[in-house]
Amino acid sequence: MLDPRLFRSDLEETARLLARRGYLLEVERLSALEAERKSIQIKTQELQSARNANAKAVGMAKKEGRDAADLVAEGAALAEQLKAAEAQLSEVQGHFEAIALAVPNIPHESVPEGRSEEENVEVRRWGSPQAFDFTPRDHVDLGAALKLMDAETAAKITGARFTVLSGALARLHRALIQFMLDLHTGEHGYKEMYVPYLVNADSLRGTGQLPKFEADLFRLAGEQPYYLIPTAEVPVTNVVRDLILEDGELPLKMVSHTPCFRSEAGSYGKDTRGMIRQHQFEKVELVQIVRPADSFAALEQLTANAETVLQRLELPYRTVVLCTGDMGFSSTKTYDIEVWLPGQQSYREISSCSNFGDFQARRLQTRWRNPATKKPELAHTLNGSGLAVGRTLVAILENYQDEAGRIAIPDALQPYMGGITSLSP
RNA sequence: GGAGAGGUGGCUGAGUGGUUGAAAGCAGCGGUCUUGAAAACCGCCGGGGGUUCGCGCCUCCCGUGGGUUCGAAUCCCACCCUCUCCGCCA
Repeated sequence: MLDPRLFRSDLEETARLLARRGYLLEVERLSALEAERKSIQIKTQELQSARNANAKAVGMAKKEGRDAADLVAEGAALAEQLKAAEAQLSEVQGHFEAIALAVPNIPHESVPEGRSEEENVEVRRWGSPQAFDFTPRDHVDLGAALKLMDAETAAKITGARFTVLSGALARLHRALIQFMLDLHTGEHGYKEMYVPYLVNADSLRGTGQLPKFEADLFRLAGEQPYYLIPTAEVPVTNVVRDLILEDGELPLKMVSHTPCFRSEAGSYGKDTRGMIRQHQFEKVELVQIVRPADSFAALEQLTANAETVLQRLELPYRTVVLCTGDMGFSSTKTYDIEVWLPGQQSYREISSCSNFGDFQARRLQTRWRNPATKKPELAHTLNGSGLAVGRTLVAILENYQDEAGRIAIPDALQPYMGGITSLSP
């Protein structure tokens, strides 16, 4: 959520900044609501003040044994007016809030303007796609040849967009998780977190998935209105909801491995083949809570932390900065890391690293005590995948294949593979 | 699932209808004293919102949401959470 003050004192400028990302702010509606809000709020507070004074007067009169009937009658009249004013106020505030909650974050000035994915800007490239002297196969063919990846069985057990992995491939998948966690905790200074995979609506509202993106989530049908997490961002970032952190606690860097569940509504026909887009996948997530002045430097660091995973695995990738039109709802700036997939002859997203500024923190009420002012101020939050495990597995299969369909195990993963150095059909 | 207890400021903990946003203690901050420190003493010390150039003034917040009342931390209802005991269980 943006600072509501922006809608009051800086409405035109805010609308202009949001227009960069193609969002049309309801300027007239907001300024009309604001005018209404102001007069109703002042009136309401005056009535509250009168009520309080009257109640005190009644109390004193009774204590002194005087007749308070007139005062009580006056109070009753005030109470009636107040009730009406409060109802009006909460209606206006409700409208205001409903609009405010649906407004996306303002892109940072360094974000290139653009309408779609095509206008994202590549900022760097690491490694170079290997030249195969045969036609490289995609992970579906490779997995099937190995007999270690099975979508049909998953479809029988559950339905479309699930996978069963078995044997050494399942182990490789687990090895990736261990490797990533060890790297981020051991070398990058993140604290490992184990968190709930079911969350309440407040948490989803805090990180911005609700109210706007309910359709992307799986909701439990039981008594408790719980949701399956779409990313560890939700539980991990909500660790600091409603907290005022001391300066010394920042930056707070957390890493967590969780499964992620996404309904993928609206993606029909997209990536239906293979493990690229599933309803359930594993992810290692990096989250940082930082001082406001540090957040853009932290974004560079966090992105580099995610890239290190690919470098250690020796997987070629490129990093792009998302243009204003392709950024997520809550983000001020996002880097996507895209890994090379020989089977598709293209770079595919494997991590998305974002700085949310104070946008999530405002919803979460996550603050830090600024030592300079001694006052609580909103912290800044960031997160990024480090990395999406399923897609990393796909990248290894496709990049480490040979003509016989054998998959070499990257050196960095061998300590986790119990002596297995390759997977063979 | 059954039975009970409880949710008050950073923490401990008073407060059961009336000038209570809330005693007291601890912690924290500033000061006096001291060569320095400790102790002692004095003062300050929650958060959100509105308004104002600012000092300030007003308002809301005692788990959450409703209700009763001139007036609610205090009474009533619903919900949430925590703890204890029993049962079941990875």
